[in-house]
Amino acid sequence: MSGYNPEEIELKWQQTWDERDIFHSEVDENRPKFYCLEMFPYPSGHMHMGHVRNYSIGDSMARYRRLTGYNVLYPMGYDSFGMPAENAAKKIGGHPHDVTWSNIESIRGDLIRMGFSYDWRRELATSDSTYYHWNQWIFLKFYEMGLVERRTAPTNWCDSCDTVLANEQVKNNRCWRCNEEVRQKHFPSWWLKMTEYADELLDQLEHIEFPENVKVMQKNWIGRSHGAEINFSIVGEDSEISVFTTRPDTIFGVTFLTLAPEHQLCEGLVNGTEFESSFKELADECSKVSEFDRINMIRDKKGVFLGRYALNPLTGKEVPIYAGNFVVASYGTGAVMAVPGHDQRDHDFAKKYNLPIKQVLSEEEGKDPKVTGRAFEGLGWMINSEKSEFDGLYGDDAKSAVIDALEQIKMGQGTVQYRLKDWLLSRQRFWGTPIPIIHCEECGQVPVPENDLPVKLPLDVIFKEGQSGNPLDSHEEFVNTICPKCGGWARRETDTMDTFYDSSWYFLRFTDALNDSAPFNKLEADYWMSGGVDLYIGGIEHAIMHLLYARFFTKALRDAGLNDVSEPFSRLVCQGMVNSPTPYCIDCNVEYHVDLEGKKCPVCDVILNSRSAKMSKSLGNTVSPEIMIKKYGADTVRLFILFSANPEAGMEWSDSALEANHRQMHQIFNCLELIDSISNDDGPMDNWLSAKRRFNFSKWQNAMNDVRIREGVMISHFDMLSDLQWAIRRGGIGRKALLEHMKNWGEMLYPATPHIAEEWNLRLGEDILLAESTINDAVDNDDDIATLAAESTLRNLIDNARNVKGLAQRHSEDPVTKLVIQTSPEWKIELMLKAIELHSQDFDFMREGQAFIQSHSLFQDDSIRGEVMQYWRMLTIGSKKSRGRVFTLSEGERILVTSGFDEAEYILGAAEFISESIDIQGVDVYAAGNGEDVAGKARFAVPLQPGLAFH
RNA sequence: GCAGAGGUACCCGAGUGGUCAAAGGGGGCGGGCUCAAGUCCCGCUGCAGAAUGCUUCGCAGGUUCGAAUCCUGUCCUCUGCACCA
Repeated sequence: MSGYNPEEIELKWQQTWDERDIFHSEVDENRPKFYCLEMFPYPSGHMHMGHVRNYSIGDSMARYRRLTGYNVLYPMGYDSFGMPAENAAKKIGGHPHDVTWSNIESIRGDLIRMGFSYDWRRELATSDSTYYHWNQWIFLKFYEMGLVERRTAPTNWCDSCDTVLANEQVKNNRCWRCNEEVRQKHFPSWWLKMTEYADELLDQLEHIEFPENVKVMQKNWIGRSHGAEINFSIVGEDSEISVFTTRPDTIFGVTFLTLAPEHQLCEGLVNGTEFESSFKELADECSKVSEFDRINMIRDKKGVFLGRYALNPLTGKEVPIYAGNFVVASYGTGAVMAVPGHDQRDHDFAKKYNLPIKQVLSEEEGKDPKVTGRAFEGLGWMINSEKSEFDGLYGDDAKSAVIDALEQIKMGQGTVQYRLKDWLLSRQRFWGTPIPIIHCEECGQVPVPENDLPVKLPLDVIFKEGQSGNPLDSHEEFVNTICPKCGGWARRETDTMDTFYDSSWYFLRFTDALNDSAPFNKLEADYWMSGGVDLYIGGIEHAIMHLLYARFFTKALRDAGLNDVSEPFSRLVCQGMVNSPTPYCIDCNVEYHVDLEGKKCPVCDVILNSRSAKMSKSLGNTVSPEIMIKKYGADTVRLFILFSANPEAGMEWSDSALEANHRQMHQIFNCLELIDSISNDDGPMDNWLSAKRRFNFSKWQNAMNDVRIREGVMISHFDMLSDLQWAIRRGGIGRKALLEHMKNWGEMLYPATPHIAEEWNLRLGEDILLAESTINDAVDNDDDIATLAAESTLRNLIDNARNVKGLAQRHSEDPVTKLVIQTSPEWKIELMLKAIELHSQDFDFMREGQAFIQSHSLFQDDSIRGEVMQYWRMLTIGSKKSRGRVFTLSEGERILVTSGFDEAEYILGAAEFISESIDIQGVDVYAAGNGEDVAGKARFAVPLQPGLAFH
């Protein structure tokens, strides 16, 4: 038999699977479906370790589900629109289309080499017009539904990417992709009205299986806050100032109003007054700072009095109106009712400008508020209300009482405010889906007729280094067109769509990827998507952007009548990062490129330490999957990835661990040689091995069902091997038991390391592929528990004996050669049985145990009375640190004791093995009392824990 | 500042009231097989010790007969949100 040659068997089985179309899946109402999906890659060249991890998890689950009888949809595609390809094209003077396709070729090759079991017929690339055709079709659908809007508004502009960004794509005022600072720009742009789905997006979060942190992030992002809009009329004017607040319960504490300097009323209020110049100064200053900095950076709160007063609608009292630099125009109404007693910002402001501070909430019911010099921002009991009916109300009751009162006099109403904004869709770049709209001077915006779709990107565009702007703008053939309505000359829209649009529905397209007359067929989509994608695996970096857009899309498409599902993903698993050792300076808290490994910190000259950091090109701590596969084979890489950590946890790359896993693969493979060398006769360990196999199999299934892949792999790739080795060493097994073990084992090896498993299966003489097999759920035999318990008792005995032997040797002048094992005397077994019986009846040993034992017949025997008492305590009460033995018996141990297990005989049967294991010449076994009490160890002998003596 | 996830032996990592000195892996150490290398096998890896005792799961308290596990406080790490009214 030849040794383990991963490359040979991996390529062979990949070819076999492919030739037989095994992973093609079709709708089948008679089988439960399982839709397993991974976030598809942006094709930037070759596959990296993050991909390998993501897809190894997915593939093992897809294979596992097929094996357990599910109809599995497991597709793959490429998120292939986007700027990197466009930038690369500029660099080399090519076209992004060519750059993209050559990248797709290489990543596809890598995926195939890993043996991922995709239904390749469904492969798609979003930059292909057969895909973006339907982007455009859906856009027009949304347009019809009124979900699309073109409007001019402030947008986030990234200079380096030469385009606008959606709100979700700005992190800390920087572009999510290139980290360049963004600035505000006014632009006519296309928006998708995601806010119409804000409530549903938020409320449905409760019902889907997303990791808690993702839910929290989405919740924060949507940011629904309940509050009130309250109108303050301006003294001497007809107009009102409307403020938004989440704390209407503090209305009686309002001592001034603050407007954002951009607020439209400001100018009118100060115009031609003495306050005009100071206001202008503040407004100028604010206009120079971005909103982000306004919110984040300003520690110094500044304001100017606008010279006018407003009336508190509930008290009728006059409060001064200020403009303040810390109020932003884009949130709420751009105006704030200032309550310095209960808002720290207002408190600071009031102190600076000597404005009154009034406390209207008390921390404790019925008491006066504390004076602390700070604002009390928590919920409290209303006090000092100028209308006494409010005093004493708390929290939500207080808020709604105020809102009710305001609504009655029509000076305000309860409102809901969201942080979520509409989705800014248009991008001023080439490599994306053209927005299918035509601008006609006569007819305005005209949608491209459905029959004229797709609006294709021209291929005859030349990209050059240093070029800026969108080349579509100057592509005459593309731009110039005829208005579909009036037939006159018109211009095409040249903005393209945000690429997140593409990935917002690709999971639906996968259900019917070859459809050329619609985005997808409703029946197919509803079948595969019912209950959502069953397992969606990807990185946490998309927690807000992609996952929120996709959820919005699914709901909008549902309302367009395209599908019945509302939530795209039922269970989301965010795989952890792949880290690797990186030079690190503790003092400077900086990670350095691996070139500096073992060298000194360039800043502080201290020798660099090492710590683990996310694999990244800039640190140079990446590991190439290609090289690893070449060296060890795909199965080893998969095993390493899956065994290093459970999917959600971060994992550390380790060359030595990878090598160790490779050795493990060899060991597993070498077990095949046993088939030829093991005897046909039954072996003494046959029963135990079968019992252990069933036990493992059931644990493995539980782990895999719950995507605890690491635990599953530990059983399938480690425990199964060491159990087999134990059985052989311990006494041997027969061929029949071996083959049973191996067959089941092959099934368990399959999801994580499918190639070796198929080879295994073949060499076992099975004529059906594992890829085409299904397995039954694990079933335990009734006496398995006892079989396993007896053996583990023996294992404990040996471990114990080995330990004690060392100690004994130190106490002995001559080498110890003999082990005497005294098993429990009959009376201790009798007492344990009694204790077990009483325990099952909820007997109270603490209270009644003493009396019980004292009236027991054994207690009347003077010679053992002390020992009986002591043993009974140990059995039923235990020591300070451990509970009574009767409480800690495992199920198996309990069965052994109650079924009259003959311990001495069992140990005697293993005497030779014990001698060999601990390197001793002879073993005597007898029940305490039936022979010499060597070294007085009889008194330690209790059921399942015999006394051991060496001499 | 707020929110979420964490802190377990040399390292990674399981463990969520007693069967826990704490699975499994890596690394290290010892032994076996072998001419050798290892795609091999076995054992040890908190301290002391004839089976027990002691110390130990970030730190300090508390609840309990009993705490890695529950509670309170505290420190640190990571992630997200951030003067959001």
